[in-house]
Amino acid sequence: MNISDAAARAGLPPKTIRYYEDIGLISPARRRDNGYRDYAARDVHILRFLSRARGLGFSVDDCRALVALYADTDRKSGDVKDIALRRIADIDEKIAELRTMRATLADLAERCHGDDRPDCPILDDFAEPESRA
Amino acid sequence: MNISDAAARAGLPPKTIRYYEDIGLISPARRRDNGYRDYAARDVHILRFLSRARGLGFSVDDCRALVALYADTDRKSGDVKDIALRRIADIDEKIAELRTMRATLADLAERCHGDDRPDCPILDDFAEPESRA
DNA sequence: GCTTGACCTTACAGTAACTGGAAGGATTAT
DNA sequence: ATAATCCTTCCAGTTACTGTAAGGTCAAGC
Repeated sequence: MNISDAAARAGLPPKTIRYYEDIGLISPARRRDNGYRDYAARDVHILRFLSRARGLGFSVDDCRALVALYADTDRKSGDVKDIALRRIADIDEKIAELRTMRATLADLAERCHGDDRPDCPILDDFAEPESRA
Repeated sequence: MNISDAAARAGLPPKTIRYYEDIGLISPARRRDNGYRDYAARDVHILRFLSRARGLGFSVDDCRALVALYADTDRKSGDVKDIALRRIADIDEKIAELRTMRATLADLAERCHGDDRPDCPILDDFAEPESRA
């Protein structure tokens, strides 16, 4: 099957598939006589795997490791779990950071009239941040 | 004052200050006879402003607008508030996305033994995602 | 006066993970 | 036959820096 069929089935743009091939995340596709890439069901399967993992926010490097573990029938599930737990920790960190930003901004926005007058607690804060957690 | 003093006071790396100058986010610094950039208190003030705004996650383009509004004594505080509210909406979207990922991963991780055996619900899910919210 | 180390300068490359676009060949539909 | 749609490769652009190299400047110590 052509790349755009594979792409549609995997839920990835064709460009992304070529990119994954370029960086060695997937092995080079078989080629037809006309030079077109040709994908089989198992290729699409791996692409879906990658689409899912990337969709859960794993880095391409994590995906490399995950694909390798997927292919290794002697893997230890602990190795997979470690990667997942690290990802969860990353997410928690990011959420905490975003929540802090949000709280600060919500506070400032609430104190800003938001009308045609120039006085603005938001800009005042940016200019001289008052100590705030 | 030299760039690294200004950087220390603004809470930004010197490289970032030069970069901001390169992209026109700040106006080119005055130069001393030896070619070194020379910063005054008001320059540091703007740099601190930018450091704060970037720390709250505003894009460099938003910062451009915010600095312009800061400089414009005829600004409407509503324009500032609009930018802040858009940023809050972005944050909310991102948090929601991260929470969805986290829930999925936490569920999978919990169901994974995480030992030396190869069977792993995480990889199983990546291979054939079961429908899940 | 000289050296050493810490600063400063510019310019270019690299990061993450794609995405867009150009130039050109292949296939399919009309 | 031709037009539309696919495919190919390659290069550039995105965000916001960060690293590194090559070289000039300055302040301190001997």
